[in-house]
Amino acid sequence: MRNLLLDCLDKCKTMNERVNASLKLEQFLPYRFNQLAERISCSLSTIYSSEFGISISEWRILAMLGQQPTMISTDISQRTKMDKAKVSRAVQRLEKLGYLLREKDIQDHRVSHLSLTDSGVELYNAIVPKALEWEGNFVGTLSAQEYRDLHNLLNKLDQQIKHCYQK
Amino acid sequence: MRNLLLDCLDKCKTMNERVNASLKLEQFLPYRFNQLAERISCSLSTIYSSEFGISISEWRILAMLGQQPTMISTDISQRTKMDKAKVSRAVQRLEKLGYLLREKDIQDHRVSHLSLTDSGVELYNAIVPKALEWEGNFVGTLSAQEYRDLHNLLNKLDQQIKHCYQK
DNA sequence: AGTTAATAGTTTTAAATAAAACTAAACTGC
DNA sequence: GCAGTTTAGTTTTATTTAAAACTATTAACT
Repeated sequence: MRNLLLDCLDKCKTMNERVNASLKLEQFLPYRFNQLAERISCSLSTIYSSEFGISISEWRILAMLGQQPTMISTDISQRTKMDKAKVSRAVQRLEKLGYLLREKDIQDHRVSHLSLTDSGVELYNAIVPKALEWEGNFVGTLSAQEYRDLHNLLNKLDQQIKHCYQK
Repeated sequence: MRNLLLDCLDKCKTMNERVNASLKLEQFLPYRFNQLAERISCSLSTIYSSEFGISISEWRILAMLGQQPTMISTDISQRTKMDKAKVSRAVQRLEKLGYLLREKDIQDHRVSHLSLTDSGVELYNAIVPKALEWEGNFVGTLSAQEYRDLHNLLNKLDQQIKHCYQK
């Protein structure tokens, strides 16, 4: 045990001599955002999946069609930033489960207009309050000011990330 | 065209009658965090991968061993929240690439002590400034106060998510 | 009109991730 | 000291996800 410790301390010494730049992963923003987002997704998705049997992708499409009653796949793909293959599969599943209706456009036979069925709306109405409740609980400890700050910061960072990256 | 529009408006009307709860996906925090984190990861990972040929998992291990010169897989797994299989694979790859050294513990033959090789330290020293530069650019538009607010908010939300979820 | 290019959406293929089973070593408690 | 557990780490299997190829249809150009 003695040897191991000394060995480690020794290594630290030589290490610190060698390392010149320094970065604490736990304070590195990309890491922090990634960790937090992953935990949020994981926590929330248990509601979608275990309680309602749908995935996050499927929920997003549901949420989109809950806001805007008719959309085509391409629009959903752009708005939700999911690639078209993912949207295609999620739409197929929602249709199979009877939550979604697909109607071919009369003029342009490539596109289909998507909308929720009655049972789709029902599902949406069942999930939304749970989702909002989760969110409320999540931000529960923030003051009104902090909550506003948070959204403002996210707006700024969204803006900024666009300069670094577009897809 | 006329028909389609009328049809859509009609659908909206019946829709709004049916939908009672309301949620804007773009303002929903879980969605916002997910989107932002994904874009951050994607933007930054181009540095790791295209410039240095390593993945995000591999970078995390590198970053850990850059801070703390000797660790075992289990500790890395806990600190980075990656599961042990993922750590195992990333460690194997880093070793193969010559960035990492694995030494069996003399007392306990199950564990290996991991550390960076010289070329691992070199790689770390090459990546860190780029990563910090990226982060600096990312938060560039924030004031010092906003930057502090951001970290404080993330601290609070980290705290809060622990109540909703643990893994 | 006819060839080429573009678009919507699906399917196939390949790569990454997560889950579960597994190996080997080390404790635990008679 | 040896059956039963736990722990560290790897490997196998199954699921997801991302990338690329593909089909069908429409638009664009000459």
